[in-house]
Amino acid sequence: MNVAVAAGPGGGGVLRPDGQAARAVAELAGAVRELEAGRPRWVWADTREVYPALLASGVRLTRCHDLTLTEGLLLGYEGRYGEPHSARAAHARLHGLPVPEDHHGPRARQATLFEEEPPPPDADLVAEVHADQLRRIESVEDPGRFRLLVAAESAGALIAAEMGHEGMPWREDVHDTLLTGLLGPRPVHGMRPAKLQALADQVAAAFGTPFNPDSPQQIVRAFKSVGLPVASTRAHEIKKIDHPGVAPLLAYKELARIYSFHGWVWADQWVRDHRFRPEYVVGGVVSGRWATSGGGALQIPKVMRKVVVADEGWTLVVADAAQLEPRVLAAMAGDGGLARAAGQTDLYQALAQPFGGERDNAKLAMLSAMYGGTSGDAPKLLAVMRQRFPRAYQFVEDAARSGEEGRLVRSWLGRTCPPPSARWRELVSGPEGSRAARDRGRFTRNFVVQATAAEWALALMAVLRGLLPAPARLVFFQHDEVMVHCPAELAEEVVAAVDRAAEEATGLLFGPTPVRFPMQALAVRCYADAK
DNA sequence: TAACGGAGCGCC
DNA sequence: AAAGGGCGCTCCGTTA
Repeated sequence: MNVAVAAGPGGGGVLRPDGQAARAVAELAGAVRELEAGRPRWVWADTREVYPALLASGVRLTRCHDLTLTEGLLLGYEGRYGEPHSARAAHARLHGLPVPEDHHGPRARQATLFEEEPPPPDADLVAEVHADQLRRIESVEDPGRFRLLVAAESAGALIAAEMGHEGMPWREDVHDTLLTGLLGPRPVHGMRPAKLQALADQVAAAFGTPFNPDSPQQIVRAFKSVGLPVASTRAHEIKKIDHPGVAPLLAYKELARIYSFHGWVWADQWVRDHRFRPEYVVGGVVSGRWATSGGGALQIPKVMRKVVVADEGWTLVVADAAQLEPRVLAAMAGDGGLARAAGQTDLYQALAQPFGGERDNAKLAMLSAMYGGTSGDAPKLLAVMRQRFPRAYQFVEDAARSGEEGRLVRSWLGRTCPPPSARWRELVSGPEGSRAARDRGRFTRNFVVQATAAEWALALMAVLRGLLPAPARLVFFQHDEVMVHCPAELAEEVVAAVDRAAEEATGLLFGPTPVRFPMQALAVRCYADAK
């Protein structure tokens, strides 16, 4: 059973169950809660516009179909990546009407200040676009997989909203102590923290002239002035230079990053009531990985993990998928030898034997195959891979070839990479053409693996969400890692749920396969204790 | 003054 | 000879 939903102003809305007329309700949350008992699939234009208000009213839903995300997936599949994919845009295309631009991004947001907001989609529009999407899904090469993709992406939208609602535990006091220890007390506006200033002074003294260590250009000039020209100011380059200014400069760069990225100002904006609430963007990365549009949740430095502490009497279950991408490749390529190795807990160790018994060599070979790496020993190791694991090798080679030739590649479930730009087509027939072709080949080579890994992770989360015992909550997700916040006495049950979810996700995507996808799940009081 | 690209580096 | 994929975020310094 599907129920089309449109949220109206003032907490009201319109509901349209399959085969029935739309009906307006004064209090949407209450009406939705009632219907949820029948476990319908909620169909709406955009989860971000409807679900947060429902969550705020205490309503949680099992499943949905997000028209905007689905439209993006379908357009991508149809080779029309990047066209407007809101429900309104989809509706307009259906009727040959002018297609409204998606409004996101700072420029578009500003424009809407002066233009009239488009009216919210109505339930009839929602139902019509949904029907059209279901038709289009039936015409892709493997509708069953694509349906799974749409379900997983939509579940991701629910989860992202729920995680935003719940927030990740974040101890402001521990954060402040950490910052003060590293940087000195919080400075008054416009000043550098004491320890940062002291390092800047040491750098100036070492070079004999003050300069702004935040400026790469000025760093280059400073090294030049002491007779030590540098090609770049990257840490690993600077590290090699023998000069008294190097140590304080590197220390400055490290601390300055913490100060500006995850310092007090950041906390003022993103942390409230002991919770860090970032804004996740489902499918924000072309490969289907999530992105964030604020808070930088996916780039929290490891030193900050000690700030993430479970509430009193609660625990954090932190689980990450081990060696996810090579396992995904093994499952997709149907490479018997690689799949057998991927049946082991340590895939790289299981692979070591053909690579001279060196686990590191096996790892480098796999990474080079998936990333298109060619430096150092990679060519030699790739030759071994080609011989011993021909199907896996051929799988990524085919993806690379498709990219080089300007064709599209797809993930296991059907997420499609963007087509090459007009600029690329120009470049590729010019003098620098081989370089452009190789770059795109590396992109598509990686896409098929990374995008399928993202699908596995999404499926894992969707299954896990359904298995979690109340009041356990997913509170963080980062590519191949999930975090659950739960009462301490539920920890064991949650760890078991993670294992089961990994198994079910594997079955959903790949069916029977010898490849295992082990999750390392640990119950900890503090995130920093998980690694 | 705002916008933008580049540099650099955090995460996977 | 060397050649790694994907992001977000902040700073700088230039340009519009």
